[in-house]
Amino acid sequence: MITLTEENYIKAIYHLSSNGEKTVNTNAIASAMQTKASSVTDMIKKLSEKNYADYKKYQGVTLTDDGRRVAVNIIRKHRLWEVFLVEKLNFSWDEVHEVAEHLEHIKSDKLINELDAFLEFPTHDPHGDPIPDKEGNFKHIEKIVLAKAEVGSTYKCVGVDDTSSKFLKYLDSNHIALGTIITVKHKEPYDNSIKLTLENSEIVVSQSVAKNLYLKKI
Amino acid sequence: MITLTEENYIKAIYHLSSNGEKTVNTNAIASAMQTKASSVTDMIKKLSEKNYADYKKYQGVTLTDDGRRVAVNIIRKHRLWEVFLVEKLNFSWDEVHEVAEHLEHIKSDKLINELDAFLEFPTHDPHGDPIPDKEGNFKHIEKIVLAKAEVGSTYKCVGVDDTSSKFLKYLDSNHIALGTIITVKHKEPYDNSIKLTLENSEIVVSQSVAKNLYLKKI
DNA sequence: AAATATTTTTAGACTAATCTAAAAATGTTT
DNA sequence: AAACATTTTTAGATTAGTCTAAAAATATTT
Ligand SMILES: [Mn+2]
Ligand SMILES: [Mn+2]
Ligand SMILES: [Mn+2]
Ligand SMILES: [Mn+2]
Repeated sequence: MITLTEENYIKAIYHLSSNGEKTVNTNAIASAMQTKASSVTDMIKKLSEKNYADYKKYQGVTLTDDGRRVAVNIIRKHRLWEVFLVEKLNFSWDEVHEVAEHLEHIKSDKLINELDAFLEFPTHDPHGDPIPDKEGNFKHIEKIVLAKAEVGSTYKCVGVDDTSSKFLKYLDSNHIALGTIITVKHKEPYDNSIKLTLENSEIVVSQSVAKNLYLKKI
Repeated sequence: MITLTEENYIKAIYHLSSNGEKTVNTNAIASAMQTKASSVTDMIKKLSEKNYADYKKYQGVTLTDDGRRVAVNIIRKHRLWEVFLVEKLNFSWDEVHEVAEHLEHIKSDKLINELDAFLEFPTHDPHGDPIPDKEGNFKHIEKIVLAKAEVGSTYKCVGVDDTSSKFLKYLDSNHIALGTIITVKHKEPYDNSIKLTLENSEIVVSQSVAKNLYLKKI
């Protein structure tokens, strides 16, 4: 049996390791989980005993195949529920994360596979992130961050890094959504702010915005 | 903050007290919750401290208005999720209970009220039980148990007491569902079994079946 | 290569929920 | 009303997850 807390740690480790590739530090997990390093040490020992993670003292932690499997399944559930909330229950993309954080822990294969079918097998969640299929496969989306986009090129908005309500509402109020076409007009060397044009408007965004918006060249 | 476990105890007490009317014994709760009496004592002390229950040592426990409010809200969520699972995700009525047992604890008013609207404000769950509205109001359904039905009368099946998969599958295999029209033909004094006719068939059901099927005279 | 700083682990304590075993209260028989 | 039976509570442990403070290991400066 895997507990809700274990699932959350595994998911955090997965994300911090760029999909299970790199090793992750205790402090990084602690700050992601909003807990203390000592709690993390205890938990990664437990995950290691249960074979969800490989761990050598002071050397950080990596997920095992089992751990990655668990992580991808939770991410699948999280993102499918997000789609459900937006598509069927009139949630906006800045409201779904918190609720999905809980729904992702409901354990029923039938539930999640029927939900997948009911939603007609969506491939991306409301923030542009790919949804793993039943077998855990998903395509890594091709994208670059706005901060590194070329001046003069035109892009489509395909995702966000920060999924906080604050950031998503900022995008809403500036009429930036998934699918929005963006042309990069100017990059200000002084503060790395970026001037860009949307369908009908021209706006300037700060560096912190530019670091959290993903684009695809078109 | 109310914990998942507290919610489950409150719900159990509510059901055992016939919707919060009667006082409930420690042992009754223990057996309903599949736990030990000593654990129940600890929990009802806590519920009492938190003002969800009134409790005097050795005298059993009753829910406060707050406790009843919590109970009704969880029941509302449980039953709405059951409707969702049956209506939208192809669950059968014997599969929903276990999953709903978990979904009922997800805390989001928007989620449950939007779900209610999405399902078009259902008034009854897949087992015939009434669904409280946003304010916690629901009509107590008029029903009698088959065991006490009159020989010669015709009824409509409106609910079940036992919602176990075993019992519901038994009903399925005998073509008894909510809405099925039933005429009571004979009551056998020897073992209290009952002979009844359905649309196209005549069957005999045992006393334990008859005690778990609710009917409404038509 | 010492000294210093940072990161990580350990030790010990706390809370929620559970258990077993024993004690106390209540209920039922005779 | 005493004896016996049942129910309920208490006392003391256990497990999961967390915390603080101190110790140990590793990393960075000088
Ligand atoms: Mn979560
Ligand atoms: Mn998302
Ligand atoms: Mn429950
Ligand atoms: Mn039900």
